[in-house]
Amino acid sequence: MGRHSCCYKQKLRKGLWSPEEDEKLLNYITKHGHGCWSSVPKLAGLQRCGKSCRLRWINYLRPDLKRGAFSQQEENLIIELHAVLGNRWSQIAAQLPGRTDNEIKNLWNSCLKKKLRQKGIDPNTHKPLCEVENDKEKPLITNKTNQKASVSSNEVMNLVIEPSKPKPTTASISIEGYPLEVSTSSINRSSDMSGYFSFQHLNYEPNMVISENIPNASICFTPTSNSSQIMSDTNNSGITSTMLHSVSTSIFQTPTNVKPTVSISSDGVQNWEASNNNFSSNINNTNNSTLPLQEEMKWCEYLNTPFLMQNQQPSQPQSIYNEVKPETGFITDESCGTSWHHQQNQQQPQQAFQLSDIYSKDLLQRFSVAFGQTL
DNA sequence: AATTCTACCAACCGCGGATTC
DNA sequence: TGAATCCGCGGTTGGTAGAAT
Repeated sequence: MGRHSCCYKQKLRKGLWSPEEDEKLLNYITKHGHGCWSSVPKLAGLQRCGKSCRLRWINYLRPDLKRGAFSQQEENLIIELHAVLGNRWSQIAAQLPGRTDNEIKNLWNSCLKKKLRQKGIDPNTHKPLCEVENDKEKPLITNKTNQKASVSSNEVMNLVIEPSKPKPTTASISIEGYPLEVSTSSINRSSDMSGYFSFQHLNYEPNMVISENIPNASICFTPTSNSSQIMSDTNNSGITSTMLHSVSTSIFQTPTNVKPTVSISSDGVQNWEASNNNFSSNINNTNNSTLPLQEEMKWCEYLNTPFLMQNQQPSQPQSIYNEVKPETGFITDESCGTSWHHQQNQQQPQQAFQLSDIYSKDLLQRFSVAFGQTL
């Protein structure tokens, strides 16, 4: 692999940029565009390497940059995205217009990590700190985002097969007694898609319909009110925009006689369960077989969901992480114990859901389960 | 007032994928 | 086909300002 020849040239300036240098670079790129970065410094009359010019432009001179402090909403979004994407700063930055990856990275390292620790949350795993120590034996299927909130929190939860554990041949997902058995053959997908499947539990009515034979849409729970609706996958995201729109007003409703409990089993062994204000992992799998690490999802598709749409502003900014109760270690939100916040379209008594992120009022409840490529 | 500590942030460095020759 | 180059990314470093001692 070649190296930047400019990196080794002598007599090139390094360090902080002077206003004169900024002006030269800004003028040049404004007039001519950057083109090939390696030729920019020469053409702009700068004693810098192209790499340095590019960095200066991207992180400082670009006209579309948003200056100033991060808002609370931006910070919340970064935390949420980091829980899903990890240190993929460029992908995180792509969801925050006007912010650079470098800026976000600096904010994370200097500020957000500390804030999370103060709230009792491990910034690396996004788990409560008290659980991290006890997490020696990981479950076969884990919540990718480690958001151990209630099942009805509207966070995107990505459940992934632990690479170090044996892959299951079957998986079962049940929502309060409505099981969905999924064999690996039915969820096997093209190799580039890593074989994940996803489902939405939009409400928990008895005649919930499960649609399986949808090209590229995997397995979806559809709301009773639209039970005959068959979704097509127009953008390979697994969910159509039409679908998202049509259910957006009813996703927070559930009959009082249905408890929002989701459990996931593989090969007949329940290993993940989440209910109203609780979460438990029942797996005790000590098999030493290994699986290669896989890409759990196509992130570009994942990021197409409304979860990250910039125009979905929460009505009231609040922390996406609720306080951790020291005695339990679970993330809880006592404000949602018995009453339902969403007043529109409320036609019957509602089972309370836990709201634990700022997007709760706007988002579908979406879960996805990721399986290895080699299913 | 001087020194040390801390937080913040701009910039550098090295790696690796993609592209070009 | 393989080397050279471009480009972008994430980790790290170093400078600076303000707070604390």
